This record gives sequence, structure tokens and C-alpha cells, in this order.
Amino acid sequence: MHWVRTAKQPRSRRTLGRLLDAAEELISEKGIDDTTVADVAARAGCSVGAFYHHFRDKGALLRVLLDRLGQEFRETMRAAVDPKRWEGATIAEILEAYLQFSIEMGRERAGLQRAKLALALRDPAFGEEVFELQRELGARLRELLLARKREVAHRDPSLAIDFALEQLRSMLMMRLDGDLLRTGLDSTTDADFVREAIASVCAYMKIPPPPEPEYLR
Amino acid sequence: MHWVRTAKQPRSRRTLGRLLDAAEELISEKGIDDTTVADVAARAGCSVGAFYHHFRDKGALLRVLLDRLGQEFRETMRAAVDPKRWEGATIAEILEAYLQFSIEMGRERAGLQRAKLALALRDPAFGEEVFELQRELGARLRELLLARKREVAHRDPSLAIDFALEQLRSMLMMRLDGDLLRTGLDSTTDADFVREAIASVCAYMKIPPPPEPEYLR
DNA sequence: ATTATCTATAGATCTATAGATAATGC
DNA sequence: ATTATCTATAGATCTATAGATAATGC
Repeated sequence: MHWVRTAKQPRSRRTLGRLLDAAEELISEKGIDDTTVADVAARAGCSVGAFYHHFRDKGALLRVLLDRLGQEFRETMRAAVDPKRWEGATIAEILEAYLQFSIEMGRERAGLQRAKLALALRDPAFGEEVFELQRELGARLRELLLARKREVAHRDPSLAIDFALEQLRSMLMMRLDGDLLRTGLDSTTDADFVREAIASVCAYMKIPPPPEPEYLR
Repeated sequence: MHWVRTAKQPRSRRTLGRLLDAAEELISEKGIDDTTVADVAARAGCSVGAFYHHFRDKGALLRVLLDRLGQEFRETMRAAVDPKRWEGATIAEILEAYLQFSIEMGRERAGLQRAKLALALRDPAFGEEVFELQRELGARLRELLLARKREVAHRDPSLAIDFALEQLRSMLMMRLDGDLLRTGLDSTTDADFVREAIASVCAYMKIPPPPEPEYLR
């Protein structure tokens, strides 16, 4: 038997689905540690025994849930940073799309993402896997920007690109995962945030900012 | 009886001290959840019973440990942002000192800070208390900068100040707490990081940057 | 006959306490 | 006499399993 049993009967598939949905809800609400197997079974309307018929152990449930999340992210991300897609685009345009893409992804299933992050921070082996994706996104973005480094007037263009990416990544993380780390900025809209963030990295790298939106003129 | 017993005998004070030290070490290494009362007692060289003679419960231990940390932070922080201290200083100078101060504080007892953050994220009541200090630091910095907003050439100086503070805060958090969230930047030194961060917010707010250090000329 | 589910419970792991024993200081 | 410590264990909380019972599909 593997991590998760491949169901053969429709009834079983329904139960499996309900277990996964229940787990996702509960983990989003309370985090992984405070979600017990009994909780999950209860919300799915089945017994603890049924749970263990489907999953080898509690870890298997997490694995299925988080793998699914990771896979979705991987696919969307790879499509988003495809160099062909960005032929002719400027640094500012690429970074703006990066911010919008990340905000969109992060707002969906925020609770589950948070749990994933918490688990990754605790379990180094699992963390490797998660951060691998983050690194891949970073690396691909970096390539896109490095190919355009003649736009950058900073003394050390590569360093400037790395720094700008780190700036955006940090601010995104705080804005998306740090619900509780409230700040003076949480009254701004996502649109304002994106505009200022882009203005900031453009000013830093000394590249032309995108045109101001009309409503500000 | 309160949270913690006030010891009357020297032997008892020594035990209390050893318990606190042991707890700080273990929590720094493994986090709060993976540190059991038995662990703490063992490392302190006493029994679980002795532990409970000193602390009402496990929560009392955390409270003492983290309160102590918070108190130190509060005092240092208040001294650091005293307006008198900054009379005649520019925005760039203030922000540079903020970065250096935060990096210094954060590097000390990093593990414990991390545990504090984790607990704050989980327990909203405790979180309130922790983030109160963060907010206070933010608010005082904000005042210092707002008093100098004529330096700022951004369309909306208040917004720019808020954004710049959020940028620095986010980057600090990632750099200090995010040991595991590795990035393209972790090969840079703290000094490089501070220099580029200041260059970035200065460019964004359109204020004169501090002079370049000699070694770069 | 096979697959899925349920009930009941063993086993592990922690927190916290009770009661006995030892050390301390008047 | 009071304070501090130890040993042993109760009680709570979870994960995981065993064995009985029910549903499904050939």
C-alpha cells in the first residue's frame, strides 16, 4: 500500500473526497497541529477507521493535500515565466505581472498556504521541496531580468536585480502570509501596493517606470 | 500563587535560573511544541516536580521567557527612537540606523525570537502583545519621518513614508526570521544589504542618498 | 468475494499533581 | 518549620490498529 489508497468504488471515492475537503477546511482554519484525525473524520461524516482505510497515516493526508497545491502552483508558475511569453517586454512589465500573479495565487486558499509554510519551516525535508518551487520562480524571473540588464543603470546590475526581486518577494510574503503582522499599509488596496512597489524598484534600478494610471493624473 | 514563584533560598534561585536557561536553549533549538517540560527539567538537571514547584504551568515559563525578551526590546527601542536623539538628522540617516539596530537585535537570540513569532501567530491574545511593540516602533519611526516629509519628493509623501517603512520591515523580517526561506540574496553581507536597502528607499522617495562608502568609489 | 466502514481500544506522549524525602535557615 | 526537590502516577489527548459489520459488484 502506498500513501493513499486508490479507490475502486464510487462510494469510496466520495468518502476520500469528503476527507480531503474536510481536512483542507480544518487545516485552513486551525492549522495542522490543531486538526486531529478525529476532527477530519467527523467533518467528513465518517469514522476514524475509515480515515485510516484511505490514508496510511496523518502525514499521507498532508502530503496529498500539499502536493496537489504544489502541483497547481508549479504549472501556473512555469507558464507564467515562459521566456517566449515575455519577448519584447520591459523589466517593469514583467515585475508588475509577477506581483499580480503572486497576489492572485496567494489570496486563494490562504489558510492552506499558511499551513504549508508552517510545516515547511518545521520539517526541513518537506521544506526543501516547497522552497525548491520558490527558488525556481526566483531563478526564472532572474533570468528574464538579467536578459534585460542593459535597462538597469545601477552600478552593479546583477546585484540590483537580485535586490529588487528580494524586495518584492519580501513585501509579498508579508502582505499575503502575514495576516497577523499588521502594518501601516494594510489599508492600501492591492492595486496601490503594486503601483508603489513597481515605482520603488524602478527608481532603485533607475529604469523608466510604467506610465501612471489615469486616475492619478 | 502567581505565574512564577519568587524564590527565597539561593539554591532555589539557582534552579530557577537553570530552568530558564535550559528552556531558552531548548526552545531556540526545537521550538516550543517540541520542547517538553521533561526536556527542560532534564537539561536543567532537576525533576519535573521541581519545575512545577517554580512555574504554575508550561505557559508560565513561556510568559517569563518572552516577557523578558519583550522588555529588553521595549527599552532599547524607546531609547533608539527618541526624537531628541535625532534632531538635525536626515531621513536616510534615521533609516540606516533603524536597519542596523534591527539587524543587531534580530541576530541576538534568533531562535527565541523565532519561537516568539510562532507563538504570536498561533495565539492571538499573545500576538496582540507582541505586535503592539512592533506597531509602536513603526509608529514612532513614522513620526520621525513625517516630521521630515519636506525632504520627500514623492507625489504623496505620507504614503511614500508608509511604503518605505513597510519595505524595510518586510526585508528585515525575511532576512532575520526567514533562515529557511533562502534567497538569491543570502550571500550578501549585512553591510551590503543595508546600503542597497537605503539606496532603494531613497530613490523611491526621491531624497538624497547618503554618500557612497569609500571602498566603492 | 471484495471493498469499505464502524466500534472499541491499545499504545504513545505530555502535562500536571500527590505524597514522600531532603535541604535550608531561624 | 519552611522551602525545595524527587519519585511515581493519574489524566488528557492523539495516532493507529484489530476485529466485527455492512455495502458493493461480479
